[in-house]
Amino acid sequence: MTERKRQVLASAQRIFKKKGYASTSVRDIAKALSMEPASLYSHFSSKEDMLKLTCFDMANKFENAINEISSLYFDGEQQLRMAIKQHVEILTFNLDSAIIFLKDWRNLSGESLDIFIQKRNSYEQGIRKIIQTGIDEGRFSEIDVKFATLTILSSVNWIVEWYKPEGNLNPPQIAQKLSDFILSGLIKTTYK
Amino acid sequence: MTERKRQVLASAQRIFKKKGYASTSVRDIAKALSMEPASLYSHFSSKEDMLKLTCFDMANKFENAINEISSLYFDGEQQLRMAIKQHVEILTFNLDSAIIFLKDWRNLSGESLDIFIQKRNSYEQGIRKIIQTGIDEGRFSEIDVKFATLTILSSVNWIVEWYKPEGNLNPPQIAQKLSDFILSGLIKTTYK
DNA sequence: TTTTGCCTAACGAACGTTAGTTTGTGGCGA
DNA sequence: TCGCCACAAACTAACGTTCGTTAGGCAAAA
Repeated sequence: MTERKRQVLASAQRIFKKKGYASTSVRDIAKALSMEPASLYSHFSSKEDMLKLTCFDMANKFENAINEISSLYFDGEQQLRMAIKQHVEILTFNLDSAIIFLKDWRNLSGESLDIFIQKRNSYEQGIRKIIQTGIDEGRFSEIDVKFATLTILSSVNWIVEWYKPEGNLNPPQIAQKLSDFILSGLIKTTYK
Repeated sequence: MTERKRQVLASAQRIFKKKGYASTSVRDIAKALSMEPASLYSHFSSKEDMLKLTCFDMANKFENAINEISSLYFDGEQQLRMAIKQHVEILTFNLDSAIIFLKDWRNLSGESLDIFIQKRNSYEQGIRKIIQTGIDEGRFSEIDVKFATLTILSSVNWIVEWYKPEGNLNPPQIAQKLSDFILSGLIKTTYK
């Protein structure tokens, strides 16, 4: 990917983020770059190509993160804390892409859509496994693993709706707060 | 609103839910009803009119719910449990509309968009007030109220992504689980 | 007879995309 | 150093399609 292509893609992503993929026209994208619509096709084969690159780039980042965590840590609680930390970092460091990844993936078509869903499921499976580890270790209470996974992912993913880089919480702080909040709902206390 | 209009709207909502508002054409909607596209305009003044009705109908449901809760209960914990319960119920009983309400409101334009955002903020403010009540009563720990509100709303709203009416959790059970999960992160235990 | 609900036909605008061409730039042999 | 080429990146022009919407009419119900 050439530097220019990266620039163009970044500009497109900024607009997708603001208006949504489906409501963004190639003319919108071109205008923001002071280009002609046709010129975009020197870099991309289609509008969907931009979406595809964005979604799969993000999916790969998440995939790598969870694979690394499973291989580096063994303790369920530590794994979950790290997973949340990484997840928050990926979202906040790639905010435009993250929003597209979370909201516009439905606009993928055909095979791309299938593969994407598969990757998403596989990541979810990774989180589930971590929680199961915590339960097996006797650290987490015996909750519904699927339910917990979805609740956790939801609270984490939602940060893209309100996170502002110039805000008063930086990504590690967000990860810390979220981890504390989530883990207090999972950890078995001997007092209960 | 006539019965027929309600039918047509429900059909439109089912398609908006599946493909997203922006990616749905009036021809898609008409086809699902075995009508001609133009016939839709006997009931609605525009495509956006359907979106507007959907979003504001949901917004009003939430508004009514939170107003009722604030007037009926005084205890913060009870208020929060009721708010979550009502919220889950509104989402699950109006699943098509709920998804549109949560994901497609950006496609509103002009004044409608402004009013909608205002209503959303007002609801969020209501939840914040409940949490503040819990803190003032000494029941909730002294967390970041704004942060907690967003985290709570996110976990609750995300259920539209996975809830299936035929699934093995019914809405009250979901509300119960979510409340337990969330409150365990909020409640001050004397043991901590 | 008025109203409701749908129809046919068509409008102009916006859509994603293609074909073919021009422009600028960096490398390389003469 | 000059002239030539290769290439990337942009252009102009336009294609066919789909979009939301309107005008006007027709049939059945009230």
